[in-house]
Amino acid sequence: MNIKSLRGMHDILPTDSPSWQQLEQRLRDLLQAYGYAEMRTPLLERTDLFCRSIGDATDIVEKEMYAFPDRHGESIALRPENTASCVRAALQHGLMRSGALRIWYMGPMFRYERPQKGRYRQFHQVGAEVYGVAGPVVEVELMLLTARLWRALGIDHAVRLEINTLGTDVDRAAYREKLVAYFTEHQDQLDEDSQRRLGTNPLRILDSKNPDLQSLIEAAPKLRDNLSEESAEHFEQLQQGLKAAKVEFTINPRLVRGLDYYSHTVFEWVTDHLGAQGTVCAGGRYDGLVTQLGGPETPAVGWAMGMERLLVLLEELNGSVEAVPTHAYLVAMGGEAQAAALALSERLRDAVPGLRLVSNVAGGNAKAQFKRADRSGATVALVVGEQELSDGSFSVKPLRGDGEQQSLSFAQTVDYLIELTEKD
RNA sequence: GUGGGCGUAGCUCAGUUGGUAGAGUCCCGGAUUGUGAUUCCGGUUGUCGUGGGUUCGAGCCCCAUCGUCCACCCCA
Repeated sequence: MNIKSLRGMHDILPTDSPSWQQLEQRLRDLLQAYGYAEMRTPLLERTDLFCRSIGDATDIVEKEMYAFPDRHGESIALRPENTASCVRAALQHGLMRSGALRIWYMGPMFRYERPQKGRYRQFHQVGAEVYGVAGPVVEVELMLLTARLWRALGIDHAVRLEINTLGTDVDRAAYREKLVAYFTEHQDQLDEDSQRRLGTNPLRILDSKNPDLQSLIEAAPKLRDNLSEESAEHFEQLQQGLKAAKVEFTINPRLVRGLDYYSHTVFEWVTDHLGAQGTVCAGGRYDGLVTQLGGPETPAVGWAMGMERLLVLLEELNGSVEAVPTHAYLVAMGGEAQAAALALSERLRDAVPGLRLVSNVAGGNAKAQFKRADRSGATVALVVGEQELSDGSFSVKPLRGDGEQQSLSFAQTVDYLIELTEKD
């Protein structure tokens, strides 16, 4: 085998897909239940879309984007996230002209990073966004939705909600200046990473994991003390809303999101089960993004979830998901029966809605065919041979548990299979 | 981009101070010509990640490289 998949890009194999499909189905059902509609945008966009939205100076744009010139020399990029594309699409098609817009998306994203567990170069995110609604109520709704998801998945005991506020752009700019002044004054105590952040994203210094910096960070000016009245009020109302909705949360003053477009509320659902990749879901308000992309003043808020991280967590806590079992496997003995097998299978599928029936197509003797029937996970084997063909019957053999093989007419077999499929 | 662990059969892994590669599982066939999962018998598993070096001789030692995992960075 010479050709292998690219670094950090993984195949989702048949044995993996049941977990994915189950998670995807639950997400679709849940988002639909809250009135969110699916948006599917192209994987490729103009590179400029991401530079203008995520921020030129962020690592995502600077070092992690799959960007390259197309055949006409225009710079295009594989999407590193989906929020910018959704805003672009909503603007392009005039979707923001009709009040509140609730949308969700799900699909692959691409970032050229060093792979780790729960972090891949092609990875999958699901996200929800609401455009046109200011105020904290819709933020509470988005968090309630995710809280319901954790319960539906049975992992609510393993994740916790952290919230913070970044204030308005003006608040943040003023605070940023104070912070830069403070850390510049103590520059000699900063490590190399934080020295660099001082120029690029000083708020991130607050999030540093370096233990030597903790006391310095502890004593730094707090954003909470630098909020405008409006921002403080917004954050207060959010907390009241969460309490009223009985959503548990903690305030994490160090929680600052890496993307430039956030303002006011930011939040993360974190877990202790994924090592360094502890953030399973993260989001916040980004009221400035729509205008930044050339649209009218429009409030916006949303979250994104890493599907691979969620699946690792689910696997660890709940075990793996088994494939949906096949109901029946058709065993065809002899050339004549083999020739008739597909037509018989079609008649059964016509007569039994929802029937999962696997036909033996690879020939083989009885031993081999029954072995395949067993491996397929089928509940019963339907046997067709010379005898059955001549009188239009099936020999029906249960493969799980007790039960004798019996000879049934076509109509009886249909009834038998209907009963079997209705047990799902 | 930085630092570290690990790469042997499809999968899980063993392989002694350097002497030319094994087990379990899986798959295929038979015992049982129309009956699986159990049992017994037989059979195929391979660029020892890749390339170079040292050596009479390298899965084992050295160098490089790729992949993977962990941490940093960043983020979902």
